[in-house]
Amino acid sequence: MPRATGTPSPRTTPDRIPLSRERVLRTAVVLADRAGVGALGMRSLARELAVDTMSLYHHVRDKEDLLDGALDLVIDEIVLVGDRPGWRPTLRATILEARATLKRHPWAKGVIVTRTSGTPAFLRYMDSIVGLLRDAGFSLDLVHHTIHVMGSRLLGFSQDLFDDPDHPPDPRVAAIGARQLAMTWPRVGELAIAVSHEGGLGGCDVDVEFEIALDVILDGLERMRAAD
Amino acid sequence: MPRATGTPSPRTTPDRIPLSRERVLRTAVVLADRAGVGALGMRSLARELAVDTMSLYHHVRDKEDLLDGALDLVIDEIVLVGDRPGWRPTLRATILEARATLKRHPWAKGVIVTRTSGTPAFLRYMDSIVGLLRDAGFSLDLVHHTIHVMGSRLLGFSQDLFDDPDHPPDPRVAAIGARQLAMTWPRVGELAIAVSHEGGLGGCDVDVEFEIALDVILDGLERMRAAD
DNA sequence: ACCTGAACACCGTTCAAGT
DNA sequence: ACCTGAACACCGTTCAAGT
Repeated sequence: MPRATGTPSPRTTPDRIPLSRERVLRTAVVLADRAGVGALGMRSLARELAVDTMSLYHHVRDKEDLLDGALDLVIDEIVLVGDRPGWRPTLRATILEARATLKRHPWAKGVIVTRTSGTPAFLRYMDSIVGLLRDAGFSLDLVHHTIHVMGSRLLGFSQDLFDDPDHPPDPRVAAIGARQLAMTWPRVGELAIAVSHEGGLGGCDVDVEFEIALDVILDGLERMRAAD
Repeated sequence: MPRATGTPSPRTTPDRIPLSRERVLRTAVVLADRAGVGALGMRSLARELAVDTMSLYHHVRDKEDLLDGALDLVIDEIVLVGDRPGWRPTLRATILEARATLKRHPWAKGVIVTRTSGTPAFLRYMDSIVGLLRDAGFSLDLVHHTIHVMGSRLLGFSQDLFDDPDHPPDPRVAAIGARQLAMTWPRVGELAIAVSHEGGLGGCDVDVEFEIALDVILDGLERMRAAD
């Protein structure tokens, strides 16, 4: 016995929030946050929402659209800073804001690198950055170079080679691995031993390294701007 | 009627090269080069080799091992340059060598960003780079920073945001898209129009941009070295 | 002892039968 | 007209039956 819309059934069934694209995407983010992007399947997402798998396709074109939409929600979380004096502190703070946001959603980096076109929130983000630089006197040409020099660092992450950002290795296994490495590859091994805390470098703090690299690049931008 | 090993059948069946890990991995590279990493499945690879799917598991632990091995062959193709005067020209030429190699195997970038541990050829490559910098007087600390500043650029590619490196867009559609973009996002749109050739910037040559960014970063390294 | 085909447990998505 | 369950066409991999 179906009822008119807007009149929820008073029976034992709990009030069902109607499915919507917004609810589908928000739940996708929550699911990926909790269990990783590998757990974000159409079937598992539907189970999470307690709906039929096929009902999802009413709000989402396909899996790609689902990932685009979930990622867009994450990028939309980045709060734009606007109260800093000068382009350099503003850009630096914005990028660290983006980094903090992506840290809350560790799966997002991996999704970003598979996307081929910008989502609305990403375009909004880029528009504010381009505007910031243009207002500071950067030429179009220089803004273009800036985007290529920065690359993924604009969104707060660097594409490091062969590391698992979600699961930092146990320092003790890292130290053992570094010593084994040194047997075959003495020079990279020496470095690994140093970085794994035994050599006095005090381990590798990726956040510190990110900021160091960011400042090196910001230095470069300032010089490019002066020479432009 | 099986024959002794080494005595190929003289019948209609063509001489079968016996399956080996090497042959499996080399064929995987060829298949991915031709049809993309999406076409590199256990079943399709077996078909390419004209063997049973399950026979592959005799030479490869699983799919991850297959990807690791195929990628290792690619990285092993990078020829190390050793005849340049000074660390900066040597590093620059090595990185551009790596870029040329990855360009011959467009799928490799996408595989690299999913790997979590270094393959043998990658360690050999890194060992030569660490050695180059150490021999030039870089401290361990500075080499460590260098690796983080460089990131994926060490292997000749930058992680740009939202672009499809394999399929550069048609300039004409790009120009139309840029103009549509400018309606909603004026500042990023202005840049897109300029980059899509209409504004006089002459399009976007990713190879040129890569070298510009590389030189900016190499400048930064030289300054870090001077200050160290 | 070794190889291999069928089968398992998943995917994303189509499609037509059902209400 | 709308929803949805079964089914399709794929995966990577296990496992036991076969030679």
